[in-house]
Amino acid sequence: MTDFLLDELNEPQREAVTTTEGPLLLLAGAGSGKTRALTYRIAYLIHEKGVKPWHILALTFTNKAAEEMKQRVNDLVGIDANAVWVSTFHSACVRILRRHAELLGYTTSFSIYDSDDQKTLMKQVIKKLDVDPKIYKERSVLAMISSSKNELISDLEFNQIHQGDFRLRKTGELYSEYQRQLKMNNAMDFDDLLLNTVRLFQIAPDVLEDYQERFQYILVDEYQDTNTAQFKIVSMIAGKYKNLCVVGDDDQSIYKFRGANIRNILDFERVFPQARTIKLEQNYRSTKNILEAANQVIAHNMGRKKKTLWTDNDEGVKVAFRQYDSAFDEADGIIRDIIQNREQYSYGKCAVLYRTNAQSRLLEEKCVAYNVPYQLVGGVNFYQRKEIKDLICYLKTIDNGRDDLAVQRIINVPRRGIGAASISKLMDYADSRDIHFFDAICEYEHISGLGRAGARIGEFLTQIQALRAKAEFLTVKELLEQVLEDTGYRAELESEETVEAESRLENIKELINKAAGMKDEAGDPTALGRFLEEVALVAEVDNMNPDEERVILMTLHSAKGLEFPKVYLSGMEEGLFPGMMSINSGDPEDLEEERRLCYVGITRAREILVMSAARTRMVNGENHYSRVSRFVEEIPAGMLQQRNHDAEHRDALRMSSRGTGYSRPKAAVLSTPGNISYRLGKEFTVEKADQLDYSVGDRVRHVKFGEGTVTNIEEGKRDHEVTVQFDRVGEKHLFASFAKLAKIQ
DNA sequence: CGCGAGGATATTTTT
DNA sequence: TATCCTCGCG
Repeated sequence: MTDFLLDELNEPQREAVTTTEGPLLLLAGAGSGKTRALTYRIAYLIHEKGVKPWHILALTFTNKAAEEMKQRVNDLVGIDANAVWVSTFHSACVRILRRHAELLGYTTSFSIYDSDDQKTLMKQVIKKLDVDPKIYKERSVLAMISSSKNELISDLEFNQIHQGDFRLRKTGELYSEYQRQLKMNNAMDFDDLLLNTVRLFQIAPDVLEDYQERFQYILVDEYQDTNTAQFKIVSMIAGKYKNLCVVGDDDQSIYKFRGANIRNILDFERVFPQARTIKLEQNYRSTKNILEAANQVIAHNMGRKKKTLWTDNDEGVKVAFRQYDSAFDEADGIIRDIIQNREQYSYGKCAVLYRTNAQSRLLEEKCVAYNVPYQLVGGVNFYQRKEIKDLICYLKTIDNGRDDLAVQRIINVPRRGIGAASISKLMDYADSRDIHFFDAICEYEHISGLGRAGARIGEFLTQIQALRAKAEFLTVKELLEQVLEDTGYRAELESEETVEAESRLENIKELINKAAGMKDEAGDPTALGRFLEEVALVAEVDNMNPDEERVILMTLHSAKGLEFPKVYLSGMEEGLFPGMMSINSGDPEDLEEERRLCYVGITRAREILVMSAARTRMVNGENHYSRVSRFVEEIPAGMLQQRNHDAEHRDALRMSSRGTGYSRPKAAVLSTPGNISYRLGKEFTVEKADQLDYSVGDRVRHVKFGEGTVTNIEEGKRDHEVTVQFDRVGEKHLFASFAKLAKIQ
């Protein structure tokens, strides 16, 4: 078994797998098979070294990475693998903290505040301390607190360090008050999870020792993204056995803005003098052309670990660069290019990457216009969506009333006539007595000046109590549905009848599905807590299904760790990428980080890489002219296949936007119903189709609504009216030419 | 209390 | 250009 495993590895990978004892730094370039090395290492530890699975801890950054690793370890090792702790830093910390929360003055059921909660709380703190919100914006104060926590600087230390500076002293006060409030709410923010774990280990050496014994072998993925706190946690646990293997690529460190400390990787050998370093330099992913372009760009950074990526793969085709007149043309060009080449590179093989989320809009519009199935990754987090948070806060409130923010959030959602004035009366009352907001609600009859709202508060209280009673014999899913009914939340959305409300209901359905996935007995008292826990730490639902044939649109940041046969890097413009901020900051490090981001982008591509830029682009409302990104110019011109998309294309577009409409390139005529003729721009004309290529009973797909079954087709004057029962959104009436339904199978 | 008008404000992102 | 937030009015 083991020999068989090792045969699948190249020399340095094998070394990385078999060097099990002592600290090991694995410098793994993009596409060099680092996840493979990590998972094989775990398998090797268990099978060859006889290490018990529960003595192994593997830490990753994202849930997705953790999931993937778990999966791959499972495939490799078998059932034993479940005993291996494979988790994100944050969830590992939660697990540890729950067990020992009392030592830090928290109860075991402490709640976790996400960035929205943090903002809300900070707003309250700023108000309470009566500082000028113009000068102390919650966003920047929180950023400062966060980076302090990441550097393991507590509010006390912060105050000590910044005695001299008035403004920072004030910030320190905000920090302290913020922490006080968190503690009162029995809550930790994301950074606290790390910070408190370190504190726990410091104040309870016996606890630390338990974990040192427990985790004799530690692996850390994406090590270049760890911050100081994370490094501390790892080195504390590894302090005894020192069997610590970290895998990273300094060239792919792109999270400095969020506390990642690149020194963690550059200084690893200093902190662990006995450390061995192994480099994985063979790239299995990209063509020679793509890899060479990446190498050229990243070579412009100073202070890297020496490392040269090479590959045995084919030359491939040259990296393309295209400059368009406007961002509009760029998006159009990219999507049309995808359509034209879809024979060779189907939709699912293409990804369009960009620097800022704002850039996705144009691309999205083009996809819709050309009926190209697409998947937008990122944007607003599922669990950060309003409707989801509302429901979660209901569940939190039902679970226990100890989370003030949660209660405050939902007390007037849906509208119950409890306004800001009443809420702040309740808050004052709670404050003055040092009790929880929810307790204040319970005593609403004793609070003067509530007026009409008093009765409403009473109704709210009754409702929550009724739900609590029901919770005792319901599953989480049933409880959720009960909440939707009893509070009128669903009714309110349904009565809205807007597209937006529609998609909210859809999101809610997804949450219910998630709850249904919990295997809980009706009334299981721990189930609700477990559900909330899961939800607090799981960010994006992993909805990027690689089997589906959709063009992926996402930011460069979220592309890390992924690969695609064909990649478009859009918006290669000075001021956008690299961004204005990094150009003007004066810190050359910032520009280097942007360059690393570019490197990450380039190395996502397996076979085809197309970079593009626009001469003009709308930025913050005004037209902006920009030069081609320096990153493009850092690739020698001879290595690029350049094309200017001015004259010919522009003329073609101009002509087509007059007259009868723009006829799409031949290749772009898809299985769309009818002969749709477009004009560019938002409006387009449609012609009624003679015949539809689907009929009643057929399964069809819609870009926005997903899959469904045709239940009726009616002959209209100008168009066919199609009724479709969609799986996710229910029944819809659509005009055939607009809906652009595609038959499945 | 709710709504609409007008002003300020614009990275990147995970947990 | 959009979106978010605040403020003032009904």
